[in-house]
Amino acid sequence: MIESYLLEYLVAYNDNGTLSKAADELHISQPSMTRAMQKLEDILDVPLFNRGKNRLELNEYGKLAADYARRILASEESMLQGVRGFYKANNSFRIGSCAPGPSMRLQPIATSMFLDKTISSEQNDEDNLIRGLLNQDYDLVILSHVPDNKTIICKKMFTESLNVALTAMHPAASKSSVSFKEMDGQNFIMYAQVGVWEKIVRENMPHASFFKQEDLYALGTLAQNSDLPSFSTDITLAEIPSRKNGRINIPFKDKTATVTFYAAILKEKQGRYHSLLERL
Amino acid sequence: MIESYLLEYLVAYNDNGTLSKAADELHISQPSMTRAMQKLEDILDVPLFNRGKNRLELNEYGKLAADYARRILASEESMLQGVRGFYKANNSFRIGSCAPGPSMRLQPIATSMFLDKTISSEQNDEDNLIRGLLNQDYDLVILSHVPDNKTIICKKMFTESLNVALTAMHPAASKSSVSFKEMDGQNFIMYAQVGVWEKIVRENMPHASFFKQEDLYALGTLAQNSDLPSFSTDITLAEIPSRKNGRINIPFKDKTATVTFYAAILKEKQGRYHSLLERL
DNA sequence: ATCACTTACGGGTGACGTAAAAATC
DNA sequence: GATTTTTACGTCACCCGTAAGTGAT
Repeated sequence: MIESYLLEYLVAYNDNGTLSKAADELHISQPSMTRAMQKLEDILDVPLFNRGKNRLELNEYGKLAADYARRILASEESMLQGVRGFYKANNSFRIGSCAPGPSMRLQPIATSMFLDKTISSEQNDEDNLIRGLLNQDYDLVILSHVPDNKTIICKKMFTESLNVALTAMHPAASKSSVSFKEMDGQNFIMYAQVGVWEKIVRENMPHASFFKQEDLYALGTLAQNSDLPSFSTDITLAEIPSRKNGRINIPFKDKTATVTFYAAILKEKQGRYHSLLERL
Repeated sequence: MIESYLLEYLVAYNDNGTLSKAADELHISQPSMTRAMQKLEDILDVPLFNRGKNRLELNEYGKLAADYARRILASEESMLQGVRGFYKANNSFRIGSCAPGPSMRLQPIATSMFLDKTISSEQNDEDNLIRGLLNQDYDLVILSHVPDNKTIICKKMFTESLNVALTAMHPAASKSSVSFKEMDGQNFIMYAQVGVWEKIVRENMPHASFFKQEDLYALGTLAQNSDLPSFSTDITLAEIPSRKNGRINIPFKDKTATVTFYAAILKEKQGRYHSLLERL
């Protein structure tokens, strides 16, 4: 029996050329490498190296062994991924979304329908979402368009409409609606993880500046201590009323300020997730 | 990284059904099995078993893991065989022979011609010799016939002739030659490892009995303390004069008492062993 | 002088076996 | 009572890192 760490060390040596460099890569000491290579030769009962006084190189048997080792380690890696992946696929429901709003709506529904599963949700750009869905990294993704792929089926969910969130000080605070055009050129506070919305506001207000905040708490504090306009949507206001931060939320009247979201799953999983799609 | 012994234990458990039986097979204690299986679950971060109070069985993930494990262990085994085999193929010259005489002649020649290699020689029956040659388990085999295979080439070596070895007491001791027919029905002492000769004497003297001795020393002692006839050949007498044991060696006159031996190698190795074949 | 490999030595992790407990058949 | 799994505990193997030595660049 050859323990895996010996194979790992052999491959590292082959990749790095010297024991020292391999030891560095593996975060172990150099003598450990020496010992491991000697042990490997001992187990195989075949000399793997041409040895000079302070020089070491793989001979033909060593190179052959390193090739075998690389393949075996790859098999181990595929075991890890295979078993973990199979487990996750059966015990979690992974949602990927192109915006925060839809996942806020979907997550509680999924939780109530898959009581035995772990529901996870993350944001990603739409290309990665589609790749991830095909790749079985996601069970369901939420997109702002219908992808052109026959192995994917889509269900229209709902629309989400953008507001600008203003303090009473702002000149537009009394309006019942605003347009991108009239808000263009101003400085906005913006949450960093808004998904598709970022592209929409940047395209529609090319002269505006956006101060992106990674941290939601920092965003709230900033919103309460400045008069800079920020954003909200009909969904975020409904789901998290505290997000108002005492501001006045005025809808954009432009058509491009309303996005339609689609839930997409693999066609092969249509049966399994049929009842979920019905509830959207 | 999953160390190989964990995979080995998992496969043993899967094969044996209980931890106790697997532990027996592996010659380890039962608690070691418990720990190893727990560790494996810990590393994979996936439950592999359905656990009852004193009952354990693999779940679907465990079965998948065991399948992976079996394949990985097979890869390791093939690494061991592959590397060792490659080394042996380059550093040894393995002779297989259907009788002891020809290898006595061949071994010193091979030793002198392949000074850098280990010369090994073993006896086997002719079917296994041919299989072993094709299988690269032998570099050269000595047969009593020319095999019908285009990937094998043959060179005629020499003949070996059978004698009966008698004490002066024996009625035939004064003859210059004997026939199988006149010796048939007697009791012979015979060395166990005579290869093709056993079949020859049994076929030609169907009514004789043969007392086979595995140990050469025991054979010699027996020969010196009994009057039972035994065997020798022109080659054994020439190579090991002490084998005479003070007996009178009389050739069989039958044609079937002389065997022609052929050295056979793989055609693809013709170039490498050309000069050796020339010297036979 | 730096780098590369090896040997020597002491330390700590962890795999092991024994023993015992709990539960099932 | 026999079998199976698990936990507890002390032991020991062995893998590791540090230190020191040799030889080459």
